[in-house]
Amino acid sequence: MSEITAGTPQLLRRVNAEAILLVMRSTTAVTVTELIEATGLTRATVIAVCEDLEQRGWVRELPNQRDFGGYQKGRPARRFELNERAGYVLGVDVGVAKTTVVVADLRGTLQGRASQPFRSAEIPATERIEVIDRTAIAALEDAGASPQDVMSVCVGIAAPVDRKGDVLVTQSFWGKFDVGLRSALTDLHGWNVLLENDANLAALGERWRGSAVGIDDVVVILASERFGSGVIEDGRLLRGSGGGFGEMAYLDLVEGVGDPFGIASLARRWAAEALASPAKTTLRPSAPGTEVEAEDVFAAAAAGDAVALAILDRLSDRVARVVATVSTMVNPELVVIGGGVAKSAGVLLESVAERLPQLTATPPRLAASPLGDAIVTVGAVRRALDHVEANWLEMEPAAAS
Amino acid sequence: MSEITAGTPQLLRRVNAEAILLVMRSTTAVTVTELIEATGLTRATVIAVCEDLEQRGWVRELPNQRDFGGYQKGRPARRFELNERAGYVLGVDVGVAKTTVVVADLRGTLQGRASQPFRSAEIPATERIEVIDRTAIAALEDAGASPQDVMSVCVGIAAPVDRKGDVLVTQSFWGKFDVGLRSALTDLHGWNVLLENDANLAALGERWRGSAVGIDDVVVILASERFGSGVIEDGRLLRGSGGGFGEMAYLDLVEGVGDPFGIASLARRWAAEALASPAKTTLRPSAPGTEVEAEDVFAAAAAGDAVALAILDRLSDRVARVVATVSTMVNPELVVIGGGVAKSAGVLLESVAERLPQLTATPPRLAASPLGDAIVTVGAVRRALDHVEANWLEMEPAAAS
DNA sequence: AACATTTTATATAGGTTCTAAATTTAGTTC
DNA sequence: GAACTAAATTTAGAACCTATATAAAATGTT
Repeated sequence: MSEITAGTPQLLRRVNAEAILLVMRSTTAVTVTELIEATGLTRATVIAVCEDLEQRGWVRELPNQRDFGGYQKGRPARRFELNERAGYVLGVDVGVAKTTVVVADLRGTLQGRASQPFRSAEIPATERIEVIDRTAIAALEDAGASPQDVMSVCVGIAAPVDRKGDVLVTQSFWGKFDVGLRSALTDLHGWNVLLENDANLAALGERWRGSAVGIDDVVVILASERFGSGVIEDGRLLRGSGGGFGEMAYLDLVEGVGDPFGIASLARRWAAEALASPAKTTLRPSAPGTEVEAEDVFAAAAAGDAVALAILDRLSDRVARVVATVSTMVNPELVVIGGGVAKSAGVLLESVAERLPQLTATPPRLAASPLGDAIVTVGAVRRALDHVEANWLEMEPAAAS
Repeated sequence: MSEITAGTPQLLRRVNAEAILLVMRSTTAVTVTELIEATGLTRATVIAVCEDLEQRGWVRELPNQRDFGGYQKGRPARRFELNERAGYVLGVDVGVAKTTVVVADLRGTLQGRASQPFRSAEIPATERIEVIDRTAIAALEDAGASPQDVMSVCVGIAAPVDRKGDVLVTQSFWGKFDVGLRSALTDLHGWNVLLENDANLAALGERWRGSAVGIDDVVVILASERFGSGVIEDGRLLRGSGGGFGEMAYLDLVEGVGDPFGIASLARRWAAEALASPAKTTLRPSAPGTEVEAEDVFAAAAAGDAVALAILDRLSDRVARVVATVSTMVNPELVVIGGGVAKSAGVLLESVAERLPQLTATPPRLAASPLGDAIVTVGAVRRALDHVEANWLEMEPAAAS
């Protein structure tokens, strides 16, 4: 059936080392005494583990400085700290038009970033891979890190990805492309590459550094051009058998299967329809020659424009039905709306929240994502860090610079 | 943040004992050599653990019998076996009209059962609890077990239950009743009582002994009088923040919020409507004076009756939309239809399966539950056993009889 | 400057648990 | 009874932990 894990004495050291790394991950310098309190281990054990980890490169000892904030009595404590430069992770966002790569250290602090557009949406896979690779190298240079220092890479794409990292939709162009990307990056640099759905990464990102910190049951909906969601239940990301958990393309509430139908798309379309026939409205594109965007609609609605308010009403209804469907089935504590429109969608969310109690027995709290465009890369970094932290002791830290 | 678990040397023994119990749980008598292969431990260790477990009462050693199937060379092996009578678990199904209690040993083998009707649907909570308690005692007598031998009790009810075992819907009569039941059974017999949603238990049951064995991503829909589902993802039961994961009462596809609307209810209603106006049909109640039931509709449809076929068509459409919605969002490998109608619903399922590809990008396999009315109690037994197995070494085995 | 106080570090002894290798045991086979 | 074989037992050794005693490094006091 499942794996049986038997324990040798070395397992103990492993467990304890991981416990100590876990504490260090979320604090700055800690004294041995603090570690004793946090883990329940003996002083002798803690010191042994710390020195072990120091020798391996994961941890460094600080010189005794007791001159922070008042004096203390007694023998000065030894202080240890996670060596956040023991390795780096890459978070990659592959969009249709461009790709963004960020570099973070083991604390998740951003160390570098780079972004490059694709020449067009239909370039061949090899070129696309090449652009991504160049962007990654540029981001590493920006961070002052070298490719050997990369311990894990997570790539977010707009397609379902199953637990093994394979892409579900084989008929789409993603199928070939992504397998190619994974093996290309592995072959070129020896990197460990994790492929993930973008909405799933958005969920991880929100729970790490967004509006869902500390919340174990949350749904994050990427709502700009199309609706896609990432679901976290009891702190775990859900994927489903083929990576399709949280998809909503075929839901009954959708008109025109497969069409783009997110908030931004709908606002654009409905605004164009409204302006096609003459009407008394202040609604117009923010820049001449462009289309009316969702932000323009929100702004006009806030100013009391009737046409904009009507569009806002339709949007609220649509979004409320999406949120209600997912809330009924998934019963999250919080639903976060993410994607490009999120920053200006405050008015929309209020109106959506009002409608929810009629549409579901379990209305969740609602929030807009504060992460903006970085939502996918932040989640990708978190996912890559998760992988490193799950395999701390199997990995080799980078050579000290 | 989360719990830090540090390891003392005793942890090892614990881990290894659990590994060995896990092997024994799913086999009959095993030799030490087999355990060595299964766990990777040394002979000395395995023997030490087995003797430890034997002394605690979890395991018994068998007399050397090598006369099963041909002879073997060498010194006869010692053989150990899980003591399945080290304790019992209770699986309880509390319905509106009656309650059923089954008793199982630690292997999950049924040892006894009892069922009793409630006097009416609106009896006071205390009477309801009393009936359940009497049924439990009767089931234990049937099994030849005593209340002290019960290691865990799981109770299935038709209401959402959160992870702590609290009931979500406080306004319904369940709220007061269930808290009462838990504490009553604990106070009376010292039992550990786990409350669970019935559809969730159905999911556990199907994955254990139904049509979802070995499948890690499955949705089980209880579909008779109303739709409710239990969702298992990557082998874990999902609950959501308030226990409402898998609810579908408010989904758009429902007419008449809160009304009963499962397959049985709909078939009954639509058949009555069809018979109200004169029509050429063979459809009639199987017993005089009763209503036309879903089984009658299925039977008439199989015989080619046009009215029945029309009802079947409407039912298929309804069920297909329910299955499609859940499949789009949850992407299971398999969807199981359970509840009273399941056994006769073969025709229905075929017709539903045909419609799915148009309604979702990720159509799952479909199956009917083979568990019949036992679906909830089977799941309840599984849930209770899970609890025992998760806490094996903290519990005291029952005194040998 | 000597000494107490406080906190931490180190050393030593003791216990649990595992592995590994040598030895013994309990059967079958001839 | 001797040879054979697979398993059990014994013995030595190692990793890891705890607990306790002792030493060290600072501050403060007399």
